[in-house]
Amino acid sequence: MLQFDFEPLRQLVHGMPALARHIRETEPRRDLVREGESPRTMLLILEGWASCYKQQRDGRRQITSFLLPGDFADAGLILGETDHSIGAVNRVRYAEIDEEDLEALAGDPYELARAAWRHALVAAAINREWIVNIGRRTAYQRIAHLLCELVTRLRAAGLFEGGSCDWPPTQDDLADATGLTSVHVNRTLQLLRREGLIDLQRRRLIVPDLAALMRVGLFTSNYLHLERDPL
Amino acid sequence: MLQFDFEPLRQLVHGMPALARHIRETEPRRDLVREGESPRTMLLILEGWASCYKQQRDGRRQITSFLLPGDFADAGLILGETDHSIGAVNRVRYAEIDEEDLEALAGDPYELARAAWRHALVAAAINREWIVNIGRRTAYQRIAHLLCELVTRLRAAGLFEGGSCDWPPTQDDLADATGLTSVHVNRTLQLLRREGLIDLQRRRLIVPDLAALMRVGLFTSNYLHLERDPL
DNA sequence: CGGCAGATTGATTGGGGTCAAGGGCTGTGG
DNA sequence: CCACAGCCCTTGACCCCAATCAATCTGCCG
Repeated sequence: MLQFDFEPLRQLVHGMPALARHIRETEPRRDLVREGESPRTMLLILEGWASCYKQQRDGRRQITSFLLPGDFADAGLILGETDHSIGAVNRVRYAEIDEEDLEALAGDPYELARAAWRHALVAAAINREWIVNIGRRTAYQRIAHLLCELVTRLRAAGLFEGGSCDWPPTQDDLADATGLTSVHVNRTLQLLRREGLIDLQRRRLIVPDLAALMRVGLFTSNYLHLERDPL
Repeated sequence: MLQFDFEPLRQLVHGMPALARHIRETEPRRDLVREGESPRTMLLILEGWASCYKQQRDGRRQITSFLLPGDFADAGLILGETDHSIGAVNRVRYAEIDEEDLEALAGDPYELARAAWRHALVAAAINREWIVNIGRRTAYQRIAHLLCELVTRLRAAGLFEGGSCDWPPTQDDLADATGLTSVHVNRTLQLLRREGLIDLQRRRLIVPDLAALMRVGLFTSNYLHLERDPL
């Protein structure tokens, strides 16, 4: 999210020595931020996928969003203590940027607040769509919808080309993102394969007919609030 | 949400003739905003409950959040075209405030952006908790959790006192908010009654032991990011 | 006294969960 | 270059929570 508002910033990160100091890298499955911490920073994902998730006392995990390359994530910058964790799906390279640097990047405090306001609204819009997805759609639609969202966002970031993209998440990840079990995700993916809607193997996803997948998942991209509709 | 940042604003609304012009009132079940519109305003709920919801082509409705008296809601102010509707649960009195007036209320554009940034982050945090609620909890826990959230927010607004509050939503509303059917909501509420956790009748909710209900719903208030924990 | 929205109940069904046992890559170390 | 380990995917059998369908009941209002 915020790929567009922050696009110029992302370019800057690489060229700014002050920021380069805060670039980190984590192994797959490691946490970037843990619930209850207060990093007072924002994270910018440079490479790899991460997920925002909550884990309950009973162990059940729910992913609330995925972070893709180019995405920003608020790690308690304004609210302090985070109410969720951020975990690496695969190997992740990211920048940890404090408010001062964000202001410098955005131009001034007002521009930062303004961009961050917009960013937070888009994140909330995506959350809303997930609530609908989990609350009111069948497993088949749910997974199709999730794939559509991720593919659409990847494409906007230039990471889905020629109908295919890297696909780091495991079936367990997809289960935790859709409120299903991994067993059922497995069966549902097979169904999507059988219907010719996806080809998914070896951490690589191919979508021969995205429009068809969108129809199945009742997907429309309006809630992503992309500047230019990538269609 | 944002009851606290905007608390001084709310006071002002009543005393400001410029804003008083934009105070509206709707019948129960009527929409304040419909998906696809772009009101370029924020709504401040003064009386009654509203709900943000999405309706799919197949008719299935999902509520993504409730708006209680004192709550602000963004109606496309920044993002333009809204991706959801806002409907009145019961009779609602609200103010429709444009950006200029918001800036005047907040002090200046920077303060507004800053407050709105925080507001949007809290709204997103609540959405995340709903994703967990719907995705990973049983009907019994789910409804208990929803009741806890609403009671906690009502209490923060001074609308839950002596262990009880007005309760406008129907069982259909609760079903659409929890991803269940109204039949199952009905049965689950009866179970909660039988366990002595709630007393709910005639649009009035009594919670004899909120701590117990919170335990059942795996509820913690951290995600609401209330300034002072109302406990 | 209707009429209607919302709540309640019962009977039945089904989508997805649970449990448990394999199967297949892939990286690693001998 | 093979063997093993670990992670992930796959499959089968069975179960159960919640959906569905269909009345019926209740309170409220004109």
